[in-house]
Amino acid sequence: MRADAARNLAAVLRTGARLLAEDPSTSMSAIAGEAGVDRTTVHRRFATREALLSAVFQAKLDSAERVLDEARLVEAPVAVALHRYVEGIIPVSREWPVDTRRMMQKDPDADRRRHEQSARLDAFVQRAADEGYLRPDVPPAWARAVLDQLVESMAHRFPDVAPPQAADLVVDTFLNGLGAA
Amino acid sequence: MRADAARNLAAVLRTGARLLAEDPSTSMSAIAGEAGVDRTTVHRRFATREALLSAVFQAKLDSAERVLDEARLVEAPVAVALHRYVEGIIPVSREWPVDTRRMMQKDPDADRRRHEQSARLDAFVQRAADEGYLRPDVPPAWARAVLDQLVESMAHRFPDVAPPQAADLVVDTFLNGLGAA
DNA sequence: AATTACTGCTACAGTCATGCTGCAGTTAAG
DNA sequence: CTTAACTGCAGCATGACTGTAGCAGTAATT
Repeated sequence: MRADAARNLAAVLRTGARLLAEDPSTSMSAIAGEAGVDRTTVHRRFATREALLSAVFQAKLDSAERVLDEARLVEAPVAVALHRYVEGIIPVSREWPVDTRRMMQKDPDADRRRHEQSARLDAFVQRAADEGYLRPDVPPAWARAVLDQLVESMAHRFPDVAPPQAADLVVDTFLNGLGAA
Repeated sequence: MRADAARNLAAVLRTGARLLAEDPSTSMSAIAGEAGVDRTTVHRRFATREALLSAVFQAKLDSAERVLDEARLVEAPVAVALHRYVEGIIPVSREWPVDTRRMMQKDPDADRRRHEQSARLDAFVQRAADEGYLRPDVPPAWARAVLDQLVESMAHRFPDVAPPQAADLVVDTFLNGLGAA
């Protein structure tokens, strides 16, 4: 692939992720315009709208998978893995803000990958509970949901907090809550 | 208004909220069909699609406002008001699952009301912090975002937990977090 | 029971997004 | 420099959604 074509492709994917996050019904014309290319250029690379969506999803899943690998959720100590995961996943969520849970439903392949990654996190939360890092009286599913939402909130409602500090706050809130002693 | 007309109107609003939450680009035909009425019937009550959206938003805002009033966020003790608010707002969020922050942007009137209600919650969180219920080292804006997200998670990812128990878990997580002592 | 409100159905025009095609011009790469 | 890749532009067909209208039939209200 020629270098300028690769640049355009990346621009379309990133712009698409951004606009589709704001409005999932954004037209391909709007994405193309915002990305600085013609509508037909997008159609050359992605035959259908679905294909474009799939490509955006796969790009996000690729980034997320790298974070999951590097966090060493299975081997590393719970506290270390947790912090590494949060610090890594926040930039991914900011760069690919599309709502995966909602939009991937019609893409079986992406949905399958998403569930695989979700299962890895479920297992990690279970391990954290087993090793005594979580209160035994709260359901793991709730802990998992809270972790997701804390990450999403920090990523999108506080876009200016740098990943390390963001991870500090998320992990601290996750474990200790916000109430005064 | 005739009784059956009122029933249909309510059905359209509730169905609209549900379908629009799943997919914000749901067509009026789909909403009408799911609500059990003809498309033109919906058009008679709501001249444009925007008008239908506005009506759904107002319905949600009405319910939320009632909860805010009854929680007595200004007068009641912080712990009481917090629990009352969470217990009340979860059913509202379940009944009107449309994402307010995202979809009300183009409706100035709804957006204004939403901000007013948001400000009341901001003030309440500030009061909680002032009265020592929250850790002094966390930004109130973060506390506020976490509260919102805990409510949303509980409302939609755990639809089977009854409001009282749901409020218990949300408030407990909010104040104490999920980490073991 | 009579009246009025309300609904379903059919039909039509307008708009917009999608998907495809051909061609001329530009630009990266050898 | 030459070539091949890539792009922008103009155009066209299709389908979906929106919004409006008229009319006959049904059901709530008095």
